[in-house]
Amino acid sequence: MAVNNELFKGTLQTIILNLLAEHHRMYGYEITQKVKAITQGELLLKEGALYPALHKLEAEGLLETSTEVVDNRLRKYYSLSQEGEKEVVNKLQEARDFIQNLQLLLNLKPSF
Amino acid sequence: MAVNNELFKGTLQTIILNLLAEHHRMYGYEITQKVKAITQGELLLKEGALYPALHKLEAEGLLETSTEVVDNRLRKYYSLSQEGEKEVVNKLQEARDFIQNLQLLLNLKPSF
DNA sequence: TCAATATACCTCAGAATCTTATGTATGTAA
DNA sequence: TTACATACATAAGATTCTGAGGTATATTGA
Repeated sequence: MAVNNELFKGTLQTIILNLLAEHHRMYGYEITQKVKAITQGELLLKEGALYPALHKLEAEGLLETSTEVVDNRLRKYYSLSQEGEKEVVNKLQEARDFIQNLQLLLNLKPSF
Repeated sequence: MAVNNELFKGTLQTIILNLLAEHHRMYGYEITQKVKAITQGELLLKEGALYPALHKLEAEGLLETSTEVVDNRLRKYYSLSQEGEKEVVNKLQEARDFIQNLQLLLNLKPSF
C-alpha cells in the first residue's frame, strides 16, 4: 500500500468510506489517484489492496455500485449505501480515538 | 492487539521502541501494563503480539536483553541498542508523517 | 509506427501482523 | 482452594497488504 509504510495497514476501509462520503461517487482508479494526490505521492494505494477492499465493503452492504462505459472503457462507480453512511461516522470516530491514543503512546502531543 | 481496533496494526514496533526510549529498561509484562495505562484501557496489547515483536526487534539488533529473577519470577528486561536508538528516531518521524497523511485523508484537520 | 504510458478492471501466491488459545510457573487474596 | 495477577512463551488461524500477473483500450512521444 505505501511507499515505505506498514503503518497504514487497517486504515484502508476508513479511507475509502471517507472519500466516498466526500465525493459521493467514485470509481476504483479514481480513488487511487485521489489518495496519491492528497498525500503528495507518499501513499500509493495498490490495486491488489484496493479492489478486494471495495468488494468486501460491497459484500458487507456498505457500498453500492453502478457500472458505466466511458470512452470505451469500463468504470465501476461506488457510493455509500444507507448503512455505509452510518458506518463512516463510526469509523471516523474510531480513527480520531486511534490517532489520539497513538499520539499519547508516542509522545507526539501534550495531553490536551 | 486492540479492544476493537484494527487500526493499530503495524504500529506496535514503533510503540515498543518509543516506550523503551522513554523508560530505558522495561520487561514485557510491564510494557503491556504501561500501554493499558496510557490509553486508559482502550488498547490492550496482547501477549501473542508483544512477545514475537520483542523477539523480532532483538533479532534485528534493535533491542538488547538481560534476564533477572525478581520475587522468584523471571523477568526479561529489554533496552534499546545503539542501533535501536537511531531507529526510534526514524520510526517516530514515519509515525508523524503517517498521522499527518491520515488526517488529510480523513479530513480530521485543516491543512496546516 | 510502435513502444511506452495512462486508464480501468481483476485475481492470487506469499509475506507480515495480529487474535485466540494454550502452556508453564509463582504469588496473593478471597 | 479457587481465582486472579504476575511473567514468560508458542502456534494455528484470520486478516490485510505487497508484488506479480492478466485483460483491454487510448494516447503520446520518439
